[in-house]
Amino acid sequence: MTNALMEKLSSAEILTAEDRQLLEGLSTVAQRVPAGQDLIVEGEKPRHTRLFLSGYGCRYKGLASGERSITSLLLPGDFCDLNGFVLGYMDHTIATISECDVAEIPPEAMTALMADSPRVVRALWWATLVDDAIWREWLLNMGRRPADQQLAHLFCETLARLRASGTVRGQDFPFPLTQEQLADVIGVSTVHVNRILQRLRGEELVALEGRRVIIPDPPRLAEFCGFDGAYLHLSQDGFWGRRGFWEKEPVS
Amino acid sequence: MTNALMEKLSSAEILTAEDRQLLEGLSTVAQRVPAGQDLIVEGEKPRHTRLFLSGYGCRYKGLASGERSITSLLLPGDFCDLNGFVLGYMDHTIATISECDVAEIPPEAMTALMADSPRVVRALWWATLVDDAIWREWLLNMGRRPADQQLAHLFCETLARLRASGTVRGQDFPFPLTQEQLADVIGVSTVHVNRILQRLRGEELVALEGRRVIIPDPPRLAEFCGFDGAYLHLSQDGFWGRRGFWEKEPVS
DNA sequence: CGCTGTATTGACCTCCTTCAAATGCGGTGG
DNA sequence: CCACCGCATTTGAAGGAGGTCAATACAGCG
Repeated sequence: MTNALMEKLSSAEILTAEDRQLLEGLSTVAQRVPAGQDLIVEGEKPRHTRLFLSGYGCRYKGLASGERSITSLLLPGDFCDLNGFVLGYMDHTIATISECDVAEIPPEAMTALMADSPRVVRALWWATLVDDAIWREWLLNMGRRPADQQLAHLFCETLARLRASGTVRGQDFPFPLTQEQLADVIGVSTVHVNRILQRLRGEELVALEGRRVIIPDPPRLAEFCGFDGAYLHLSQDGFWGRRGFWEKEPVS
Repeated sequence: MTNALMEKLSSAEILTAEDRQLLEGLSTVAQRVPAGQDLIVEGEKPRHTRLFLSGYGCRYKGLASGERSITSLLLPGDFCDLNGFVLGYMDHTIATISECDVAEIPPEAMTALMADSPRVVRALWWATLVDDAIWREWLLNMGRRPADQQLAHLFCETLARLRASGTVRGQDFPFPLTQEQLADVIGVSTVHVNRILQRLRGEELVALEGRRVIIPDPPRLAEFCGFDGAYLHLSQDGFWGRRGFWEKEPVS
């Protein structure tokens, strides 16, 4: 059940059988969490590291005015707060969007794991660096792209990530966010998300129906929004995706 | 000359004399870099870790259209890419804004350093987690705050960070960004930055003159933009700044 | 079969952008 | 010390992207 993690990390490092076994151990304490649950909320002290095995989660922060901002999507194979226990308290909330399988890993297990294999350490560092890269890309998105390209970019990125984790193979994938949540991701109003979604569908760039995203022609969508998956660092040389990203099958 | 780093890390961990000495060792290879230089550009392979000792730097990403987005400000005591050498290539550029003193630290030195003291390891993790927290706050900023509050928030944050590193004590501080760069930080047009700056000055909230920011009444500014420094994790309990942030002197 | 949450629509408003020109200012060379 | 240059700041007018409010339609579900 930690397949997603393995797939993802295989972009970073060649892991030995022992490494894989170490990582397998992490998912033993996994539990199923219903949709729409806060896993840990702003202000609490982070206790352990979490690993998403299935489903969609997110990080979010709120404003006094009641407005919210979703700052990450958490997909299968994603850790949250690898070393979060170093901090005294959470500055944001982590929640499930859909039903999820989530493993909770105590700090000791993490340190033990990392003590055992330098390759695993590198792979985990790599994972956090990719998360950082995603944040930077989101910042670029919100700052400098119009809302339609922003949405398109989010869909491209999500597909790329889901593929990298082996969760999805084709050009369409489950996408449980409501339009309101989508609005909280890209920083616009719900109404506007709705209108843009219609336009994107009209132009046959993307369709969001029945909690699924369908991308008829991925290269065209990538072109439309200027998506270049390079920042996801999905292979050792770091340039996979510079060209021909969409042509390739996910790493197997 | 690594004072800023020490100050900053003292929020995270009590460092022994030996720890401090280890960290001191980092700044031996420091060099002075003129303003407006790219230190490492998008696409290159990161070679080493960098530590800013003085001056202002930034990370930025560009769009094909020529638009840019500044995704971080780098201040004295900030590392860039602690473990960046794990990645195959840079997905963004790092540059100086003002003249800077920057230390370049080879990967071996970093690993050696971290092997020598678990407290240093924790402290460095802490620093990267704070950087992440800043990214999240910026995302919230761009997504959900109007441009005037965004600017105000940036000034509050910068003052807080400069204070935490012991670089600044009072309520005004050097701020070498041009209005164009400021626009690239908050994701609006230069013209709009200009008009908002005038308004903020008119209301005596902040003034930006002669490459300095002056905040006549910090609590009022913080109130105006909803700044709560808690996400900067500036003390062990993590709640320093929830109330009375501005009253306290920087940690000494 | 009604309830609740999500999606959709229309009208109006405003924040912010774009373009283009003008002003100011810190150097630098004469 | 002055004239000049390049860069940053400032201003105006007009347009557009996206916001707000409020009503309506729709869908899943007990």
